[in-house]
Amino acid sequence: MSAAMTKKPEEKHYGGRGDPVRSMALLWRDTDAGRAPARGPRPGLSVDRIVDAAIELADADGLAALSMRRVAERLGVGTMSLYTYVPSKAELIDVMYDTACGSVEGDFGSGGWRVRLEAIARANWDLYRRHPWMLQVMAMARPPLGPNAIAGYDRDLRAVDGIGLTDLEMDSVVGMVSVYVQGAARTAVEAAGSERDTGMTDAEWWEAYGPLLAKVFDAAKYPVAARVGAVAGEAYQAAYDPE
Amino acid sequence: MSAAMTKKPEEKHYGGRGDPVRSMALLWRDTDAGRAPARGPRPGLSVDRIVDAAIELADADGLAALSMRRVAERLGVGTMSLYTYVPSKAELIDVMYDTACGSVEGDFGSGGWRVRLEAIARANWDLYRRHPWMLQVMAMARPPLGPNAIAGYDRDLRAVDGIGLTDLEMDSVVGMVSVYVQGAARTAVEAAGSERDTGMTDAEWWEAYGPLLAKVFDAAKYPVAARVGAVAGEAYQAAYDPE
DNA sequence: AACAATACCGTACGTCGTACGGAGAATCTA
DNA sequence: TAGATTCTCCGTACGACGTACGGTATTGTT
Repeated sequence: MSAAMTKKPEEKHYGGRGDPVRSMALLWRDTDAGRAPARGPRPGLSVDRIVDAAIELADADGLAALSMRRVAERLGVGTMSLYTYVPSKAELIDVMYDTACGSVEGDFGSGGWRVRLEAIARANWDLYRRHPWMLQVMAMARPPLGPNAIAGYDRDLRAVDGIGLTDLEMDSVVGMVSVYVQGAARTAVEAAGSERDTGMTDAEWWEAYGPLLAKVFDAAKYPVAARVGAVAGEAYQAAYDPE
Repeated sequence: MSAAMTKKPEEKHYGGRGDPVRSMALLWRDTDAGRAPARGPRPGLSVDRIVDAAIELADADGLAALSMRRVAERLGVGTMSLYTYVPSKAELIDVMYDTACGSVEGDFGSGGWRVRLEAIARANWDLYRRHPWMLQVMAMARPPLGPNAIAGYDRDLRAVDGIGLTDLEMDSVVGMVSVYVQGAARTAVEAAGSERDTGMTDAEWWEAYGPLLAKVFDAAKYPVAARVGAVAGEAYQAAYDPE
């Protein structure tokens, strides 16, 4: 009861989005600091180094395992030193997201209509495979409008530019592809995650729980589910393919 | 270093999925307990009461704000009492998920092909609106196969049964709709969440950040994004509609 | 009356994000 | 050169979290 809580309760998101104002400042490296050329000791750290370390950690162990302490440890600094560069974990995650967006390379401007869309889809797919934790960050509405996210948006739009779509339609179609790929990526990433966590392949899993399920599951009550589920389960031994 | 860690490190999911075996047991209320009619004191709690309380909390404040302590408090019991009925928070969430699935009612068997699919979509949409936290629970691959989830799967399948699709196609089309609706719901839920958190409508938000963005954003560098973004931003003052 | 099984839960441990304030380094001013 | 100023770095501490452990109270069986 000293002197915090000056702001609002500020219900925290599970997905971990930061305060828009502070995130924007960080994303565009708008740490004014323009004046006062530099008085104190030289910084030994930087936002980029922190973000890179955090991304490595999240890539390897998932967002759940990302903690300020672990990031600091990896950088060989005290935990609280991070807060000199980053206002909080939530904003750090926003910057991580934008930075990861920047790792997409190439252009999708050539080829036919269909080919371009597929190129977009595949690029996003690869992005999510490389950084599965991005799927945990809720970033569809009011995305963190960092430089890389905008560059990506522009890249995607250019791919469908000059096809004869209105601006609004262009936005829609890019959004559609994005949503769809995200769904597919989510399934795949979850499957991979389950496999890592349980140490069982999908096939082994269904094999193990088929009997257990049969014990409690009244096939007569849900004939359609039983029939289709069996067929689908059998068919999905094969790897999942986007599209 | 006493005597835990007998299992494996068991990397925890952000989305909070539980141990399949224990989740299954809970979902089907397979707490054998069949023998030993009842020796101790009468249970004053039940899995259902716990799950209901947890769902209410998650509905109101989101998954991030769901804690065992708060659930217990709401039920007027000690925190650790919950663990008599539920092995851990992760499994509790699995059961919450299945229970929420059970709140969908109605059948989609009438009307044309198109109408049925839309009914499915709209039902899922409503479900996510009522329980936004479900989007946080990763449940696409290896879903928690509880009674309600299976019933829902069966209901959806029946809606597309007898249209002339193979079993595999039926599974695919149901999955497609599901993924798509989830994407749409995610966007809408995030938007609503942002609005609640920041106290700004989407329109206000764009209005506030347009200038700030203009300061750092070089429109010349991304002409397409600038143009389309402006148009799309303007158009989206209207409410979002699924489909 | 003695015993066994069960529900309840207080305490404690290790984790987390981060507020606070102090130590020391680099630069600017006098 | 001396002092003031403005930084970086970070040790400590607080209140949350999930949950392991073991104790106590309550019920049934014998």
